[in-house]
Amino acid sequence: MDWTAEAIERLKALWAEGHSTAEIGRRMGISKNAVVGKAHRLNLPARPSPIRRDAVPRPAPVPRAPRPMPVARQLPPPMLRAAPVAVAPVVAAVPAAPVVRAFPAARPRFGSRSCCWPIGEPGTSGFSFCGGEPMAGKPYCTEHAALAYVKPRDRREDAA
DNA sequence: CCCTGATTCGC
DNA sequence: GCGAATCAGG
Repeated sequence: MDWTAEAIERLKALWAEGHSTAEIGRRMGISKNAVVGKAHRLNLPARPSPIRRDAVPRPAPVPRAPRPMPVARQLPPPMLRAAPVAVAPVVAAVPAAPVVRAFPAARPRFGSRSCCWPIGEPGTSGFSFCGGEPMAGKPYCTEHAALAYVKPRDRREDAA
């Protein structure tokens, strides 16, 4: 794949529109791996991934309490040994339809780590990303995060 | 099995 | 840098 500026532009646009990597690949005539690979390298905002490879520390050794003898009084309360259920703070991130385009939208530069809320019509020359300072741990600035993180609904076919 | 996206690693 | 292979969850 020859990643011309145009190709990258298209990738960003389709990515911002919320298409799946496979769909983007189909539209661009490349594999989804190429898409996700490039997107990754471009530091495009990661989509809610179905998997998590990190922070999967084995469910605690749960050291069998070496209960020596069936002496009831010596056994510790079961709840003290129960493996705690790790509750992941999962936030269903659903990019809302970017029909709003009335903000100032300072767009210094897209790339490193800046607000990736799409500004303008994807594919057109004026299209860009907000570029504002993102909230901690989020791909959007405070204003756009408010728009982006909405009720978990159908996230397909919702782009303008 | 289908889908999804992320990471790895030889090229 | 690239992306197929692989992984991993739904």
